[in-house]
Amino acid sequence: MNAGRTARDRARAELTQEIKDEARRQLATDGAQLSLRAVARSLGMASSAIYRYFPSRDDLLTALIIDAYSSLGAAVEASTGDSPRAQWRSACHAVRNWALDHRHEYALIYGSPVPGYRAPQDTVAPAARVPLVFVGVAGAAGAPDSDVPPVVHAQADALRPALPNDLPAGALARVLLAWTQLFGMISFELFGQLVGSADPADEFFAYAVDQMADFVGIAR
Amino acid sequence: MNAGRTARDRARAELTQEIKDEARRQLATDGAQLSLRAVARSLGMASSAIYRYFPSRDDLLTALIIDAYSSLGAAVEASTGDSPRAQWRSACHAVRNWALDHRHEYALIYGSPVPGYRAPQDTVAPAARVPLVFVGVAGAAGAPDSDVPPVVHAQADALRPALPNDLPAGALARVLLAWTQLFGMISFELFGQLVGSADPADEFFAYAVDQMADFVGIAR
DNA sequence: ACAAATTGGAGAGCACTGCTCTTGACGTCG
DNA sequence: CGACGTCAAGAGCAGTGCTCTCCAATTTGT
Repeated sequence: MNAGRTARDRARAELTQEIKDEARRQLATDGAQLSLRAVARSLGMASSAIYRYFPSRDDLLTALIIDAYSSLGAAVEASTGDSPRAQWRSACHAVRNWALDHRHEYALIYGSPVPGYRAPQDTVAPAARVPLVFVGVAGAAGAPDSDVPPVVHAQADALRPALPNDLPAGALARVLLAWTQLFGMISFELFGQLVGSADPADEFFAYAVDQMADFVGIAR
Repeated sequence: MNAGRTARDRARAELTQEIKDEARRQLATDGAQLSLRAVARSLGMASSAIYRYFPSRDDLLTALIIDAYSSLGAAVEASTGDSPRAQWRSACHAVRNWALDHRHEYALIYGSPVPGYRAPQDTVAPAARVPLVFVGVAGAAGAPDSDVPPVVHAQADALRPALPNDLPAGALARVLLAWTQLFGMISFELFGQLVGSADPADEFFAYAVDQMADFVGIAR
């Protein structure tokens, strides 16, 4: 990878990375609004120079989004457990911990799409990594089938070619449900919707994870 | 209410409303970024005049947020059904339909907090209306208790004084879970996270609503 | 009814934003 | 070595939130 041939290429790659790093840093401190000029200022360069590396602010955002998906995906894929049930728990907590450690990046990928919103195709593959882990765990656990409406069944069938296993439609639907549930809970916690109810949420989260494991049918 | 004594008072109330209406309109068309100047321009007044009515952009946003919570709360409270199960379904679909009809307002209240994020106390009461409806339905359905970890049990007990009934801790925890689930699914649908999987989501949503009703223990 | 006090609106201005264009310097390659 | 491609910088445009001052209108107190 470091065989970027010319010195110019290497410098370019490095600066691109530095811009992203600084942008991430500002995202973490100053919140959601990311200013190209502030990034440039902090890097000691003219604001116009940034545009040599990212054609627009949205492109920088998109790059950060893809990186965030990858980072989260890697964290979840790295989670392990002795049993399928333990794997399930581990993966769920990996998502939450990553979210708590990268609040603003989480908001970036799972929050409301801030700008004019366009989901470039480059984001869907990295975005799919996390749910695929859950599909994998459910498959390894032998999650059972269950009744689903015909339309949902058809959607599950259409989805199957992209999956790492042959999860039955009923199980797949429940995994997808659990995934939206997981996301909903983490978002509520991060965005402050459940202050005053289940707050702190650690225990409630663990409880919910177990409930979802039961719901999907991952043996205890 | 229209006894705003002086003509000035009435004019002020009207203009305040007009500003919010125009802001909502721009929110619906131009997306998330709301420009005070654009609102003023569209209303034919100087941008500085807006500040007589809302001290800052964030205050306008907050007003819109409160209105959105109220609008959603009213819509859900107005939903009806013959049986508890039908009420449950009706309430869930009321949330989704409102969200689909007011995408940007939904993003405003349930999306990532865009600015420096401050949740003024005025927002929590209207925000609680929707989950309270679900608690009410679960109570009317006689949702059964279930095992929950001690910490969660304690949180449920602490929450009970604010509730319209004496839902047991196990049922309350499951209702809260279903609420985060509902929110997660609607957000995924609106924010485009499940394009390519369960899309269109109508059937999947109905399926999920039923699953959650079973989970909470609302008789079929 | 008249003067005093309060209020709403307009305009200029500050500091900031994303983005474009031009200019000049540097590195790379034929 | 010369030509080309690349990069950084600066100025500038249009837009933003917000503040301040000034003036007209309305409400209020006497």
